Amino acid sequence: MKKSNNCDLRTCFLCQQSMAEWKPAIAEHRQHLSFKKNASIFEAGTPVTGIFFLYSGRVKVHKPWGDKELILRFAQKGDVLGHRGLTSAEKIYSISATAMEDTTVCFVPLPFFAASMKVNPAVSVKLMEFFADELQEIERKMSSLVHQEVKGRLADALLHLHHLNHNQPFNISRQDLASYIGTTYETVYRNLQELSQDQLIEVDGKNITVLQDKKLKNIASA
Amino acid sequence: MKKSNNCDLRTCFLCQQSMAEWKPAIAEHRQHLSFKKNASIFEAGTPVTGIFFLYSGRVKVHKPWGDKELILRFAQKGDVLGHRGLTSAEKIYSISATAMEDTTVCFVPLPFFAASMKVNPAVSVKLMEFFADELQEIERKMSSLVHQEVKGRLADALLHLHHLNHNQPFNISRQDLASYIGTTYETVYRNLQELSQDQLIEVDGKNITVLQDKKLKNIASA
DNA sequence: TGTTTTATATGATTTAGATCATACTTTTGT
DNA sequence: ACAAAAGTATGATCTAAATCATATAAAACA
Repeated sequence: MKKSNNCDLRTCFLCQQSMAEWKPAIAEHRQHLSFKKNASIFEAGTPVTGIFFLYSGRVKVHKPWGDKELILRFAQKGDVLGHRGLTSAEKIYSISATAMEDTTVCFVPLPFFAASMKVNPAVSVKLMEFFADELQEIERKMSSLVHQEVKGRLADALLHLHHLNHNQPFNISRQDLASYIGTTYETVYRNLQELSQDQLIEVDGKNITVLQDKKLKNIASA
Repeated sequence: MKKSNNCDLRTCFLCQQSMAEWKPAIAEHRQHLSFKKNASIFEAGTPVTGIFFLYSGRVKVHKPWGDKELILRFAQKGDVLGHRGLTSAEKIYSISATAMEDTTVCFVPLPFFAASMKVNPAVSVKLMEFFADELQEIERKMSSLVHQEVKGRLADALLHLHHLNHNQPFNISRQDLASYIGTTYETVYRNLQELSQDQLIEVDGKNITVLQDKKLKNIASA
């Protein structure tokens, strides 16, 4: 059992922003959960139960629309999930989170998290900062979605994933890529092929390596 | 001089969430500002100076992209502007705000607002709730932008403006409408014409009246 | 381990909506 | 009050990307 994959009461922002005296309470209330690949962590339309701190694995945060979906962001080690539901009046998730690979999380139930915010004002300040960052990022993404054509959006997405994975090759389905940039998988396939032919990336099955980030950046901001 | 258009120290969330003892300090630091139609309230890329509470007029919050722009939201009486810059590390606006008509605001400088948050934790909690709401709204909008075709997005936007204006006729340029739903003004024009021919709306110059919100809603979620 | 399901590859066809072009009309600045 | 600028109306043309169609490969499952 790898301890490093679990909550050490020091890593998550809840633990970091809480007073030392509150830690035992956290230890008592948090739960370790794990999810298999493709398992749903929470689903849009269902009641909010708490907040999740991601310890290992990758998760997509997405919004269903009929039989399609839009992936809003990819979360990984260190990220927070489900924090959005905590403040909304209705306490119903408006988005879904699904494990893209086997995933472990630390779960903190809603009532206890609410108490933590009351006791430790720094927690809500931190949460606010998360929101502000997410808002900024999503506004950027939305603007790109509207104004760039697919190739630019794809380049953008590839660079983003490249950074998320510390410039290492990464693994993603064309389907997810399509849902992330708001297009179809056929179009993703064609554009990936183009970029690959131009030697900007290397594609090997689901593994993608960014070869020339400079040139990709040019395409992304064209 | 109409007092009702100005800060009465009771309306804005800063005043509402601050302790009574803090009010004199607010009174001392806030400034009343007014902007003419089309005047810029703040601009993307410039340093954050403070937060604005809108007392009269209408404002568009938008993100420039080259020579195009995306309107993220419309703000009116009672709304907050520029709150996003307050928390970001760089303290640079990533979006712009422009008066769509003559507008009056109450302005609170950044340092004083920061102090207000420290003194009154409720202020930061409230700010967090704003962010969460905006995030939810923008995610909804983004999803609609990606998955709906123009007619649906337009119907959506018209309904939104209809509600913002308490079901009264409203006034908006095709250009702004286009920037709001991520299309061109020619396309807006054509679709407005269609909706108008089908008697779902009435268009008289820049004034638009929603006649059949039910049917519009059908189009918007088709 | 074979079978069903899900993802991928790739070409052909269609279409919504962008772009172009041009005339007209309303605002806005001086 | 008038010129310049910005917005609107409307048709013609073009194109990126969606959709359709079908074959294949990979993964899930039972």
